[in-house]
Amino acid sequence: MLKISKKTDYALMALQHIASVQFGDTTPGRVVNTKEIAEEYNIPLELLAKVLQALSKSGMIESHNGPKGGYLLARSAGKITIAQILESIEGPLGITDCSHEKEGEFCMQREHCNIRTPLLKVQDSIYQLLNNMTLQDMLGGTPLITIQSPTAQGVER
Amino acid sequence: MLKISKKTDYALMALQHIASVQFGDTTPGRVVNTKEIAEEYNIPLELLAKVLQALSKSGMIESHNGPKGGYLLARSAGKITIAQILESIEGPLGITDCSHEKEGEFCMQREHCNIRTPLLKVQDSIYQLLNNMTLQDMLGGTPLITIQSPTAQGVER
DNA sequence: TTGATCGGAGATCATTATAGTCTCCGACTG
DNA sequence: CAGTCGGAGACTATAATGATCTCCGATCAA
Repeated sequence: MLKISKKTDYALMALQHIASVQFGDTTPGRVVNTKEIAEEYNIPLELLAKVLQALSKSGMIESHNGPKGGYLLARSAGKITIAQILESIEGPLGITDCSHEKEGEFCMQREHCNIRTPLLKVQDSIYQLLNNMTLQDMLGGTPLITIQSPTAQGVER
Repeated sequence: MLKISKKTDYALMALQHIASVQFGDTTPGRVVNTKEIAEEYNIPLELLAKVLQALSKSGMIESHNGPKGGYLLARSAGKITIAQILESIEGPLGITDCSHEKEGEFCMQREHCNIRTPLLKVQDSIYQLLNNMTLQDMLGGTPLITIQSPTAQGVER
């Protein structure tokens, strides 16, 4: 069902938190440590630690060791896209197994596969979608959204 | 990494096959049985059987029992969207756990969750993407996909 | 300089989702 | 009425995920 992992959820929450602290009015520029985020959002501390380490490795946030250490955004929230966050945690986006097939790898269906090309197009569209939305877009409070129920929506167009 | 399941892959291949047989030039209107598809695309027979049964249950294809039995599209390929196929196999589309939360279910982060609304927005965009592409689009060659960015376009329409 | 506080990293375990298999049933056609 | 088809359930194996534990090195401040 195209679900993103809990780890990615945590990454998004953490980054949102870090960004709002960093650019907020109260304590701008403050570093945020793992424990603070874990407690605020009820995230298992050590799991969140791994997530933040991954984000740090991918250059999205900067880490500072020692007492009073923690994390800072490495670049502005507007330059961190959802796609980048997702890929930092889960690896390259691919809706199908053959999306990133290396030479020598073949799926059993490849020979007569009739859906590869259209699926890659779908994937590309999803990627563009995620790459056009940034962390900045997630900051601005509560956007009013009408949630569309997939089942409630008809077929006719 | 937002991957769709093998079963969904199989569903797409099977439907594509059924559709092209049904609307093809050689034997239009012919029913297609499970074995034929399984052999053509190297899909485990019994797994494919389950997939086709699911598609049948959801009213996407019609089944015909007995010798010379098999499957037929229940409606035109243009009225079968990728989203519908996906949901027939994997259940309601939801990129996050809380997408279809029932009363009484709560995630540990819900209380202070800061990403729920934007994520639902992303989900809605992906849904629209998948619901705007039909089986028909997968038949010809190059499907026309309208890319909708959540930030650029928003949900309100 | 030393101890408490922080992140970095690896191994490990439990749980769940997925992929695939096996068996039996009932419907239909010729 | 026999062989061919789909329908349905239980079942197993494997992989992905979520979570935990342990130890390490860096840093800062008393």
